[in-house]
Amino acid sequence: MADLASRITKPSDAPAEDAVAPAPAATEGQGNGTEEPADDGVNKGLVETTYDVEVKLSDLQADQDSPLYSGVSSFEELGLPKSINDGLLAMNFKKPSKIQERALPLMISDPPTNMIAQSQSGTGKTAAFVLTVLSRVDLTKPTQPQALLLAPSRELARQIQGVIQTIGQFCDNLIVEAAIPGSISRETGVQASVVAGTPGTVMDLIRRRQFDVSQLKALVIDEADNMLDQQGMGDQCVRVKGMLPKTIQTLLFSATFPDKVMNFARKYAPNANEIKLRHTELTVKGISQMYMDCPDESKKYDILCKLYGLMTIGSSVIFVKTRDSASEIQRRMEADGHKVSALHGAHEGQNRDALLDDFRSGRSKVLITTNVLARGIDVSSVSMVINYDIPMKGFGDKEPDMETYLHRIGRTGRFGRVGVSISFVYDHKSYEALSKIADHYGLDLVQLRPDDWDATETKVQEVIKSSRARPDYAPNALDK
DNA sequence: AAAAAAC
Repeated sequence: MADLASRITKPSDAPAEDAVAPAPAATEGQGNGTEEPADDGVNKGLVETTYDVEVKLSDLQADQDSPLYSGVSSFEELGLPKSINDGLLAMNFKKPSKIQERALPLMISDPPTNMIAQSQSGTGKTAAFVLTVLSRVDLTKPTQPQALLLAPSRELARQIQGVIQTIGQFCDNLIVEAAIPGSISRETGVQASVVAGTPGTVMDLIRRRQFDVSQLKALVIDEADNMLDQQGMGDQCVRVKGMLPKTIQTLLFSATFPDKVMNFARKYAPNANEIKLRHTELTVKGISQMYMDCPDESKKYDILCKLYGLMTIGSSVIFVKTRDSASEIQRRMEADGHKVSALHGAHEGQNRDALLDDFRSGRSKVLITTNVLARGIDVSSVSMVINYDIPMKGFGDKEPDMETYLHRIGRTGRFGRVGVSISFVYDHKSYEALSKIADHYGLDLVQLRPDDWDATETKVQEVIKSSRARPDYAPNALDK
């Protein structure tokens, strides 16, 4: 077994309590019950992250003396309509997150300016673009489409639709529709001012003239690096944009923007303001990242079952490579007496909706899935993410998929909560892939050993049992 | 050799 990269800590190199993630930075002194994070390398309670924000202004808004540049410290300063502020209060959003402080003034100001924004998972990107969209909509034309939001999966499009409806719940006559397969009436077409959808369906609706795009003022691409990069969807996003008004305000959001995609993003959203975080700040500090050293592939399943008790303390997402293995693991686990569900693209849309709704509400607590849920899905109760298969990119499984790793583990640790990720490694290839990921992000991963179950339980429980929401950010209003 | 996304 060759070069296990130095970033992965071997038991001989370090004590069992080795660092999980960089020690969290000091809090801003809210004094409202926020626990001081423990200093033993394991995240407990809440984690306050210090952000290193880089802002590059568009030529159109290049006045650095402008208050737009320095950001706001409260939602009130944005001067949004009362109905929107009431929606924020109802969601328990009391104070803007970092990305919201800096991006919102730039996005809602006139003339509308494009934006490319990169911010960690669970830091409030969705609310940032939702507020912008709501600020642009003329509610006196409730069925005239004015804003379009695109996402890479059915689930994410529905989730965004839900957030818009929740924040906009006091906006009279606000109609939001999801443009996903089966959701728009063939008779009437789109009858909403705000549309959240997936690229294929949106394009289809426009071609059938069931979606009047002539009055669209804002286009949001969520998970933009994924949307613009991939052959299929990148193509579709370009074609959709080609059918929209030329002056549309384009907002691109993601937790990751690899360089080559960033170059394309700048063409897609020209003259954009750019906000991004430094490379080393990319991983979410509240997530204790671990790896399970499995003796061989066949043992992975048994180890997974052993983890079931820990998985159900909160909620857990298990990521596997293929639809078939997701279903197969579900079948076996159920036969072994565990309650789990499996969600992937082979299932009917309605079935997928029901499965995710059950998971959100806590009716189901363990969800086995593919990369379909790697990005964007926000379920606040998720305290554990398992990479049953390490994410790889390309056909030959040659390279680890850095971005997907980050997005997957970002399903936990949302809004300042803590969470655990456990990546399964079992052979040279999987070791090496995870090592590269650890190197790339500068991670210190904690090793878990199947033959020392007590230590595993202790390490995982310590984190999960202390997970709870920050008081000043929104707990997810979509979760029941 | 995969996932996703349209009819």
